[in-house]
Amino acid sequence: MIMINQEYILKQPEMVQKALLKKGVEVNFDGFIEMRNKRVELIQEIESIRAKRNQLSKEIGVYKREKKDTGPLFKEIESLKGTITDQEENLKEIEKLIEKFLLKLPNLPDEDLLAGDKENNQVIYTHLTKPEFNFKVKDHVELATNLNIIDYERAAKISGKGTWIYSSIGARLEWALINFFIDQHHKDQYEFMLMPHILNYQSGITAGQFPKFEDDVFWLDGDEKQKFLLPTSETALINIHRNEILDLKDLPKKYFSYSPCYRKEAGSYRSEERGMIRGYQFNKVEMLQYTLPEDSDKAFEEMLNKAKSLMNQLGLHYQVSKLAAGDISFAMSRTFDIEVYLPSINIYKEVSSVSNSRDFQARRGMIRYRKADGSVDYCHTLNGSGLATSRLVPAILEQNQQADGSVKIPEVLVPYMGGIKEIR
RNA sequence: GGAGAAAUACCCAAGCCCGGCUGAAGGGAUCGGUCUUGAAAACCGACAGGGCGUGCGAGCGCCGCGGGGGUUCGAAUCCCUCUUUCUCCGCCA
Repeated sequence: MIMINQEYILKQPEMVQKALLKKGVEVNFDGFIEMRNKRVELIQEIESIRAKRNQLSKEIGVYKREKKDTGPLFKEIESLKGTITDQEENLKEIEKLIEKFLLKLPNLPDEDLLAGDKENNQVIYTHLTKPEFNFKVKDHVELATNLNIIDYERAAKISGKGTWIYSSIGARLEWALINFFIDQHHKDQYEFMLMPHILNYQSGITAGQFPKFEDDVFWLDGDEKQKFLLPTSETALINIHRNEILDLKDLPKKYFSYSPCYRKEAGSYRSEERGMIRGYQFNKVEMLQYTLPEDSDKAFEEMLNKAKSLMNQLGLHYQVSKLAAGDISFAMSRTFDIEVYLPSINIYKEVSSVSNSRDFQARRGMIRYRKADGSVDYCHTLNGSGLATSRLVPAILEQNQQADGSVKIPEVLVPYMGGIKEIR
């Protein structure tokens, strides 16, 4: 299990260092290179001894069959025993260290990205203009509470902070969004997958969540980190083809899934994250593709356009941001966010992240494909929310609110709402 | 949750009791060929992958019979452990 291509580090360490610096990560490869060299040294020593031992063992077999004296052979083999076990221990130790180091290195950002964090994100597209209101706008918490469609208080009683109940029409609205998205993805020939919500540790490694973000998920099984609740269905979808070699003709694989997303999101509440903006559990429909390396840029555009199309159909004002290298998550090379406008706070909030991990996750999960010439190579993997429904409800409530506190349902959702056009 | 059984290559499946000539029989699928006007059938041939090390290279070496560990000069074969699957029982939407 490896992560960023070790070849890069060995052959162009400065390039890798520079790229990681754009993500704000400073690394020194001296120790790594030293370990790599030591590793090769040990392998060569161990393998030559093993070759000798294998050969002698084979001869013992032959001697026994021919009833010859095996004494001298045993004497010779005896001398090999001690050193080999010691060196095997050392090799195992060093390989563990190498892996530990590599697993903590984030993916390299694409070259065209700006360095730096959030402040360097660029808005590259805007859909519609800020909605104007000739009355004082209410925030989604007030709207939803007055309309009796979201119940925060009872959720706190039943579960705790950071949760809510979609009640009645609210549940219907949330579900309408999910169903609308599902139908749209079907139309585009994506395969619908309902994944387990309880995942094992390796799944988190492949996705790139672990080891770095182990504390951001909910663990089951008490103290030992064995099983966790998925923080997004990407984590499950990316593992479907772990340790597999896919047929060329099967690529690209296009999946989508719906799942609740469970996140610890350690940190304090800010006023802009009130209500359903950030909770321990939210709903999301997720798209995920496995592609040929040469096709991943095309797939990225496709998924971004799909996410935009969903937003367009909902008629919401939003923008698309090209994220700066430092704002991109650990496992990704490139991410564009779709951010929906929330009038109450005059802020754009992410409802979709479309990302290309290139071969980063594929390397962690040994997700490969067989080329026409019979050789194997790593796939590229991409994911994108399509979309995060729990953040769309606030946006719909706020952007579509009317003077009397009622809310218009986006037209495309009306059929999914049993004909309801307005919540009042 | 309890009791048993199993995991071998793309698929099926032998080998495991009795460790060494098993880098793993046999069949199917697949690919190439012969035959045929073409196809099918029949026949012939190929078909153990993947990782790692080394070499310009042909190649050579190491590890691979679910994962990990152990015993042994030597393990698919013996021991331990984990995972998964199946059967039966219990519980249950």
